[in-house]
Amino acid sequence: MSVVCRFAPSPTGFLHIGGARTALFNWLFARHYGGKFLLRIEDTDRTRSTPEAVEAIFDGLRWLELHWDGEATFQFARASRHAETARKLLAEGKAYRCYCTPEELEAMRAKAKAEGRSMRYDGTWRERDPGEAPPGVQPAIRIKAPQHGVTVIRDRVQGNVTIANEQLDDMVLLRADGTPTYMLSVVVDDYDMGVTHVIRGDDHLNNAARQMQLILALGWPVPEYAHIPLIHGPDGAKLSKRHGALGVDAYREMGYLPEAVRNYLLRLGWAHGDDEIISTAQAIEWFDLEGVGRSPSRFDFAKLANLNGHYIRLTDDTRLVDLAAARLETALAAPVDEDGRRRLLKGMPGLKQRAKTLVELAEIARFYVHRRPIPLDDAAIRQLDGEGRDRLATLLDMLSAVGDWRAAALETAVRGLAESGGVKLGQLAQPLRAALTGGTTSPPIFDVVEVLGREETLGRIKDILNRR
RNA sequence: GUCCCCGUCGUCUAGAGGCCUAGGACUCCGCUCUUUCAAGGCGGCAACACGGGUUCGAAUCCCGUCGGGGACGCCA
Repeated sequence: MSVVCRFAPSPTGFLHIGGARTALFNWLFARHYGGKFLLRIEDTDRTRSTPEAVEAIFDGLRWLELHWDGEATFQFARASRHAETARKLLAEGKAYRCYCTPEELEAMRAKAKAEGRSMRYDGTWRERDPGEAPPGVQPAIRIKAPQHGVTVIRDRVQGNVTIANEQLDDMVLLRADGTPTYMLSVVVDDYDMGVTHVIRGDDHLNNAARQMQLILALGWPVPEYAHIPLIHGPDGAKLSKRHGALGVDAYREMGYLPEAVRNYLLRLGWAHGDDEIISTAQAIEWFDLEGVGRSPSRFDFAKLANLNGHYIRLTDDTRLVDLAAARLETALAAPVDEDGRRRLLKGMPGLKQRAKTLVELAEIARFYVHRRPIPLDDAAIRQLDGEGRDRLATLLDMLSAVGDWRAAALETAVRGLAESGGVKLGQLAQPLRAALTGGTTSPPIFDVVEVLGREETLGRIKDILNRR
């Protein structure tokens, strides 16, 4: 059987990290089985849906490289098809018109709460003669759901979940204004799109039972369900704006690589033995619903950062240069010129193993592209007081005479100078580092000297010596 | 409140009755490498929620308790 999955977000905000994981699992599952991964925008709530949110979802998915097959489906555009389905059920006697007013429903809800029951529509109009309908009231259409027995959800992650039909009421299919509800739309769209596997957050587990009743009433095949646990915040509660339920764009902003985010999200709630670093190709090969756990997991930035550092180290230097340069141009409010890019590329091997995010990468790479004179931080200034400055002067003389401007030769020369002067290498290296990078930490200093080149190196040293 | 789900180191997890003196990863702490900071290598701290069963034997099965989460809309 061929597999058809779908990711169906509602465009009421950004694509948050939980949604991203749901999309990832669907995508992985579809790719693993050589099936389709469809995207459906559930925009039936006209007051809350925005075009910006739709774009944010597209952008987020594209950034994560979770490409969907075909064109995205917009649910609202299919409203007439949904309504038609509801009327079909009405004609078959599997649904009925309900003339209750919002006030009556509110009273029903209050009563149920007072009696300690869960709120369920009491079926007032289920058997009542439509002739008794109050004049001028537009009816909603409700499904005539089974009142006894149980509905069993066969779930690939949760196992068999049994819900007593008494727990479920006659849900509204079509609102009084003729618009379809979510329950109806989802069922009809999944059927029309040929969805075989519904993989979504387990906050929909209860809905699955209701949707099954609808599907059964329609005589359609029930898809395979897989309700995956939600991602929680550090406090254990459902991820919300309160604790940084950020859009995936925020993760991009913070300097995470899409492959790192994918790897991290994959390991949240899914495992393949002790494997931690899993390439996307490997993930496609290994992924299946059996490996999905049933308990909710908490989001941990430290582990994401660790993974991100790993992927940065694996990333091709030229791609890293592009990424870092873009951030530097913003930070320095100036374009990174040819010289700057050349230095970034040459220095990247030393840079990339020192950064956990692209933000850090840009920060530590900054000195390579900053124009003279470069800014000094406090620790660097301390290195360049008195003694340090004197040593720098000695270094300038010696370096001016070096012919072979390569790290190894440079190091030999400086080591020789240290030895003859009776000082430790660090006593020369640190002032030099301060002068060249403006700070006290950097990639190996002789690599820095080589990358900067003779002219720039000597220039930066002179800048320090000439400070008043 | 009602219904549903969950409960292994701080976090993510391995574990499908003996292989568990419970493994890996992140974090943290040492040591090592070293011109700085990293990365790397080595080592350490740290968990089966609790109580009953079942069994020769339970982290694994059953029941209960406690704890956590989710769902209860003419929202999606």
